[in-house]
Amino acid sequence: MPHSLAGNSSVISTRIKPDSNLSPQSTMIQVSIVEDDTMLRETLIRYFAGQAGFRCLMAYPNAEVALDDIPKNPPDVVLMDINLPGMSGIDCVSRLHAALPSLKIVMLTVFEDSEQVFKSLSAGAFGYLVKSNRPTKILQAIREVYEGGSPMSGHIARMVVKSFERRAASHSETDSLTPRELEVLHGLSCGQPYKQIASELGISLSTVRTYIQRIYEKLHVHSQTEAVMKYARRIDDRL
Amino acid sequence: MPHSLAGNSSVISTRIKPDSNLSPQSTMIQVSIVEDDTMLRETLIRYFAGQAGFRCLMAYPNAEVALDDIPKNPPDVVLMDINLPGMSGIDCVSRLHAALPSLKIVMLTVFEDSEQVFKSLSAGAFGYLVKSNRPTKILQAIREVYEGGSPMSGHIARMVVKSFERRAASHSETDSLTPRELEVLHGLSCGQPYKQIASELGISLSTVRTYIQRIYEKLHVHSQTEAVMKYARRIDDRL
DNA sequence: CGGCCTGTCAGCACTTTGTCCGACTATCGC
DNA sequence: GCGATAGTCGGACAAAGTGCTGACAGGCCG
Repeated sequence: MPHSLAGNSSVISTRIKPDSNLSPQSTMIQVSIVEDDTMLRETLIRYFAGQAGFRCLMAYPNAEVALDDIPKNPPDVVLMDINLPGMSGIDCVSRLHAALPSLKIVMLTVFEDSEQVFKSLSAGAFGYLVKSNRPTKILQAIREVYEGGSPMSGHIARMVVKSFERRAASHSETDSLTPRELEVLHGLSCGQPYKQIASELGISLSTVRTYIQRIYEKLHVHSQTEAVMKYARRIDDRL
Repeated sequence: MPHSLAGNSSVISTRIKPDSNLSPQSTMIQVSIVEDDTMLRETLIRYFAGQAGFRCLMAYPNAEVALDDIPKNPPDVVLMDINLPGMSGIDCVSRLHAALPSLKIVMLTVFEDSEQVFKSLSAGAFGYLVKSNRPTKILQAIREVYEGGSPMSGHIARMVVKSFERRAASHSETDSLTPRELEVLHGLSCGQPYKQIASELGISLSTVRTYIQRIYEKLHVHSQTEAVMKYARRIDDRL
């Protein structure tokens, strides 16, 4: 057996190989697991033990201990379950990401629910796998995220890509604006008052007002907020 | 040689195998290529010819002919170059997607420029590969998009995922708002004036103003537009 | 050449917002 | 019960934005 339970009372995480010194690990990808299902957790641990190039650093049964210990023992990649007792995997990602922004976290879950997917990615996860993926897929995904990619299961990637699509819709309206009008609208979207927009564009307040009036006509709106909301859908593109 | 140039004067596209009847193609993935580099185009055609399970349906040297012919001969998957003479690959995707929303288009380009990536996905592309990928990767990607996925080269996927991250930032601010304040903010984001929000929530104008004042404090902003822009980042999450 | 579009500017009347006061009620936790 | 928080309301004044109308120069196109 390649692992043993640590007798530590506060951290009830599994310590795999009692920290053999950092000799041949530079070439290995260190992986930590956060998974409440003991069965699956043990299976993963065993699985990694048999894989060259990978090393299972730690395995945690819940978000709380992971949150406490991962900053002390940062792995290269974290495999994170979403449905955990107590704090959810998503909140855990959120906090881990705040503490270690470059930590590569891959979600590993049974659900393909879009809500979860987007929340996970927003929280700072770099990848998202469904558990139905074959073990070899998981290894491949870990290598991929380690090398700067973002592994996602097929449908997940499609959902993510689809979420970009909608923004094309408001094209028809905003692209009838002239460059100058767009500049003004951009200023508005940054919360700048007319005066500031005028000075930044080197034109008079009156001119700004004229543009805004025309923008409202073209966009069929009657207030800054409405115009800016339409515009917001477009500017997201490059963020 | 598995292909021959069609002598057609208007459509200068390459027709591969003069339309042998649709006998064994149900199991095959039909691929069309839009690529101006003759060398690469021919290489791809030859490559597909040698692959079981794939069939190169058509190959077009520019966006215009592709736009004209693809609706008549829709393949399962389109491989689209971005840098084309005349109309760009992105515009081509945009129009193709409008005409055939379910058409699976994969961008194939040398650039990893984020602008291009997001524009492509917004236009309706389902995948995005860089040309440095090995040919076998391309085949795999075609199969992936055909099966409902969204193949992306490593760094591309990471960029896409990263684009979701920012939204986490405004969380901390908007979630300090009370339910009632959120309702008011939502009204604002729809472009409703104070008066209307008041009547819809069944409260007085004064109350609406009080809420808005508090919202501004909590969000550290000083105008509707700024508040609504912060809010916009949040509501996007679930779209 | 004569429109049409874009970019520029201005004034007036009116509405909407933003900011600063203060106040009352209800609920919840210590 | 006291303090904090959320929800409710009102007044007053200043600042900003909106609607409407008119004007002029330059460029592009039929």
